[in-house]
Amino acid sequence: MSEPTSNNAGIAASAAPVNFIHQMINDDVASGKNQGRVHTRFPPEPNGYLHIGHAKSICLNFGTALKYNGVCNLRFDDTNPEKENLEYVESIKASVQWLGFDWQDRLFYASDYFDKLYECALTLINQGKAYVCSLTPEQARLYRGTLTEPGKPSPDRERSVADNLDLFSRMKNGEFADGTYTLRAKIDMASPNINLRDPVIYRIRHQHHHQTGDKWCIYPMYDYTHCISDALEGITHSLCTLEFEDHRPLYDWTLDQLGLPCHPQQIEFARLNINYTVMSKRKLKQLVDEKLVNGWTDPRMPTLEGMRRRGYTPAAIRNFCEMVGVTKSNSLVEVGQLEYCLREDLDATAPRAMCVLRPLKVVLSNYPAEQTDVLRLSRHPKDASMGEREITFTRELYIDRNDFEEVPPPGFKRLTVGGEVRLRGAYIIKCEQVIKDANGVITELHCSCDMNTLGKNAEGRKVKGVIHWVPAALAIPVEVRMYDRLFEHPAPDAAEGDYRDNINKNSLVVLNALVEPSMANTPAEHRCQFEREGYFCTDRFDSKSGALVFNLTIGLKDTWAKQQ
RNA sequence: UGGGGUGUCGCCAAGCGGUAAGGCACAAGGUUUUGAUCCUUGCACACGUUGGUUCGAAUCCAGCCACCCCAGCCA
Repeated sequence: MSEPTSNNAGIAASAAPVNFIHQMINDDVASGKNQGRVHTRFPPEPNGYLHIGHAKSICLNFGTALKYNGVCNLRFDDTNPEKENLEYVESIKASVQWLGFDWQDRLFYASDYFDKLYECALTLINQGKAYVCSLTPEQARLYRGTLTEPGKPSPDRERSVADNLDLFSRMKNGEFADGTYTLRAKIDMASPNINLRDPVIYRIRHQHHHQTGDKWCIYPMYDYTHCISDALEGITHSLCTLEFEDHRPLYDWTLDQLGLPCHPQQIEFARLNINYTVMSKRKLKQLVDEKLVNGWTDPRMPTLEGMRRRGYTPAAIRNFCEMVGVTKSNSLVEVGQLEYCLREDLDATAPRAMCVLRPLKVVLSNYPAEQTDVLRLSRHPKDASMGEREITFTRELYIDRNDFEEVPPPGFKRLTVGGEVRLRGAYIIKCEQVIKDANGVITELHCSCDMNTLGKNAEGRKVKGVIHWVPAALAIPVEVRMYDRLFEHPAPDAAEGDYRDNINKNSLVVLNALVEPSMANTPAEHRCQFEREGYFCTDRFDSKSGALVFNLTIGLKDTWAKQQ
């Protein structure tokens, strides 16, 4: 099921209580600031795939624009060519789109502004607010001071404007090797805020850039670039995460020196953290590089591409982001909340089918071999518009091994020797005989079928258990990939030892299952519920007709398992 | 021992001086041909802590404590 490319307008405006950012924007709109205009941006660096944490930022930025009738840009913060590439650019675009947001014609790159950024640097130099520094990284660190001691001025701090201009242009022209010079903003080496101790704003990097090729060998730094990019795009509210709070004075300083006509307001919010997973790009990349998962799109990854492949819906992710809210307090959200949102959406939208994960043969001794019943079962218990599917009932069937116990635990409602159970949508059967092989392994069950119970409960008799089944000769063999959480520890980052030591060895178990015949032509990326088991999605890349592959998206709530 | 932040139920999170919203989780019932869904009910005399201001404080003030971020030529 490929997602309808819904545009922003298709996403309902938030019903959640206004968060602190929206309160600030409400005030701005009320006071006529920016003429009431609201313009945001989502600014990823293309150095990896987007993850669920980015979804929070995407929903916030695009959602805010939506709420205030404004617009939101997609801008790649591509100032460090060393870590970036086109694969990441493409993946990010696809993920934002998949989530349901539309940047229309507003796709930008910070690298679009390299010329303008260079001019601004010249302006700073001419104002005596920037200088070319020859300190090595090690020396610069020493000169910077510490958290409790002020820094010392670089020997180059008072270099003349003319010399600075000359040196900077030669940096640009490629006369110097990487690391020999930097351009620094001249602010305050004694500032208690270390970001203001003459931060580097340009460095030399003889590096090919995925957008600008080999045009540049000097690249601007984030702090210098971001505020100017925001201003050039007419951004009104620049939303970023908490770790940039200390950078805000630099953001403002830069724009103040330059006197640009637009001065966006930076507002910081807390990152999203979810338990039982890791969220840092460094670690996700490590999982990929060390082949601990099967690439960025592995269904166990918290990347949006991984979640998509797993079967998550964009709506579930959006609802989740709205549900957890936006604040400034660091939090660790339980995965259960994400899973709730997933089930909530899938329960309403996923058509039902039957799939036997661990097949156990059942022969109905009294059901005539030549007889069949063509049954019509609804695709959804509450949504008749989804229609019905056909399934043929036969003498030989398969049920799940977990639905039979020779020695049932108390409260067991499934099939037992001499016990009765309802076959979903069909008859009530009773187990008469258990067949085992030489090793004592159960190979087959012989049951009797109450022929008077199709579609009704005979003589007011009700059986407590209902189990699913597939017809033996007609069922379709499929591969089912059962996924579980990637980490066993609720906080892999905080756990003792390396986070990789907490990887769940059973996070992927492959099963050879049998699905009902109506699923024969299931297309890739189709979501459904296998009744009594969970929600599944045909693998976007590996599922082919004739060789279907289903990924477990999330199991149904299982209160029985919890009781055990 | 510098600077910037944050602390309300197990987890998120409203609250913005007038006497603690909501969701998730959990528990107990009910419905059910999915042990699912759905429905009902319960679940903070208490807001990190200690003082203060006030008729009244989670909300204002002060001190203290805890946790997070910052010393990349990363973002």
